[in-house]
Amino acid sequence: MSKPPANDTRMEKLVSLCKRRGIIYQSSEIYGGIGGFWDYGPLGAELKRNLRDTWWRAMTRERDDVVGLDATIIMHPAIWKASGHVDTFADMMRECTLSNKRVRADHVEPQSGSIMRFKGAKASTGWALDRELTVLMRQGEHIDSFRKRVRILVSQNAGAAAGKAEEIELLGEERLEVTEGSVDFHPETGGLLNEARPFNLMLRTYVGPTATENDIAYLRPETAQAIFAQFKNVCDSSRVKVPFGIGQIGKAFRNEVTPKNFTFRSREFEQMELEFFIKPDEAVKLIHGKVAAWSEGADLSEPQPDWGWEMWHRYWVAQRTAYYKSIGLDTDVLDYYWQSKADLAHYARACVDILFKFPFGTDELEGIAARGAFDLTQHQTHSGKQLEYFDEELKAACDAMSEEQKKSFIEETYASRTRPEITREEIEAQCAKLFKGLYIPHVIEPSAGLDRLALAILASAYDEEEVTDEKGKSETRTVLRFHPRVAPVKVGIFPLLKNKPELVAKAKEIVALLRPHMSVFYDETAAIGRRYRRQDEVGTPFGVTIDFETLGEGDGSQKDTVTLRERDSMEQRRIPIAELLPFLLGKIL
RNA sequence: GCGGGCGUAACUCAGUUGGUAGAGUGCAACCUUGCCAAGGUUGAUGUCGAGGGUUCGAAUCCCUUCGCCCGCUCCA
Repeated sequence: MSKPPANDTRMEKLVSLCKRRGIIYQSSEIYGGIGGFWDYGPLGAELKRNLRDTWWRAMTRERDDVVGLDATIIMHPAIWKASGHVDTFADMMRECTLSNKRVRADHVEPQSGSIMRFKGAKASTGWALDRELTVLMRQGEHIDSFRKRVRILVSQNAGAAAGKAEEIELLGEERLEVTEGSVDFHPETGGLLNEARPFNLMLRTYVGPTATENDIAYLRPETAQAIFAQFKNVCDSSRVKVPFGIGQIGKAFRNEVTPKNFTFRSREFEQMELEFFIKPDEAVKLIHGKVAAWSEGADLSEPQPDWGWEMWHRYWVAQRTAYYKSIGLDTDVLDYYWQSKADLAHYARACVDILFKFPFGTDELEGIAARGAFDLTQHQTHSGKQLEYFDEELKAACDAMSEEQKKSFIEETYASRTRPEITREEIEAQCAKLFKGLYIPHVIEPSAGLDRLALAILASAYDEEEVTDEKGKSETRTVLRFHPRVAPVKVGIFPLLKNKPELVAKAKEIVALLRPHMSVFYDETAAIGRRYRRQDEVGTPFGVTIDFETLGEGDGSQKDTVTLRERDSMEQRRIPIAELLPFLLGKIL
């Protein structure tokens, strides 16, 4: 009976609903808006807060091995040098005028060939390009295959409007000159490159009043680095023991080239990140003699002392999946993408993306990476501060080992090294540290986007249902089927009629009863049916109606009971006022 | 960043060759002993995305710009 709208209109309807009902607005709308920034309205703010709370509760409060952190958005710029963000994004980039592909200005190989120019292009579809194209025909390239290549590039860039590549006509071909060793053309496409300009996805600002080069600071592009930067302080001040985690929720900023898909890719967004620090596999091996190997069907319910990074990584994937289920996102709307070895950044051992089936496509909600010791090592090197962790358990285990055993451990470690370039000396130094109980913890990083989660919750909750009344008239009911735990408003309270003071007074009594425990919405306007539907549209899971029986009219048997109406089934039943609070708390906690 | 489409009330959208700004829904008020967008009466709401130009006159034509959507590109 439920018939969700087709995906292509679903997103538009959701965006309309979000604006109409005060869930999400465009930022700065009265000034024409600003691309890539979105505001949460009254109901959206509640929804987001609920989601934030579920994460914080599941990841920190309900665990004894994770603590929280709330760090600043602007940090010492050296942090971003250590993390690699400054170097990666401060490059001078040049863009190909033919394909719009971007290359690093200092990475263009010199090329030779003939410089060709076209006055423009047109297609049988009516599409036309009224812009000069300058392209390098490489030495030895046949003129016809060159033309074909240009047509394909033009068609790719034009998108659907230009139709098929073979139907594109290149206009006013001209051969200009022969060049040798030119660095002005894109190495793959041969298109002319525009002028080099800096390209950095980090948003910049200045700290201090002078605003000079020396005062440049960045708005953090991820929250994770603050956790690494404060790792030592947390260790020194909160009696944590590896394995343990530090969780943080906060804003991050990226100067995205193309913000799109509503709030999915925004320039300002909120992340919920956990850095979970574990013993390196070598330390686990020294303590327990072995590292538990992961296999299909392994028991991931309770962390075990002999887990290495792989078990921990799988464990967190399972934990996060359970979390999503607890707020109403089950496996039917989720998907997983395990990055292949080739996709992985050089420091990462494994990374899995948890994806959600958005109306615009299946896309990332959370990444869970096994990052090794990369980040802390970087910060140790750049800051010059020791970030090694002293593990008493490891020290005790090593102290009990004979010199022979230690020697053979070094041999084993060297033989099983993952990167061949590591020297025996490096391995020996590493092992010497381990024997003293010292190591840099490895990291499992579940990193989720709060705004993406809010969007996923909205998208999965959105439903349209055909309902037929007694007169046989059918109508569409729009309903957000939020899990009660995350719903912005938990219960609507309605006096059946507003012109009867006794009903209104009783309804307000119930509001006062419930309000300390949950968000309630009182509504006395319009017909009762309309009030129910209004609440359906914003996902309020329960409605309570106060009528004359509540006041003891009729035979008095229903005194102090109310009608409880359930959003999804639209079913109604009588419930004593005294049972209302326990019932609702049971649903929303 | 490039190409295409779009921008009119809170939402969805109409608006003819340039001639006083429209509908539906929603919203607000009142009536109703009654429970699934019920019925009735009444009412409010527009920088026609913004700026400039052409014109006696612009939502409509032209230029610029901002925003949204799609494709390409990018995505630590």
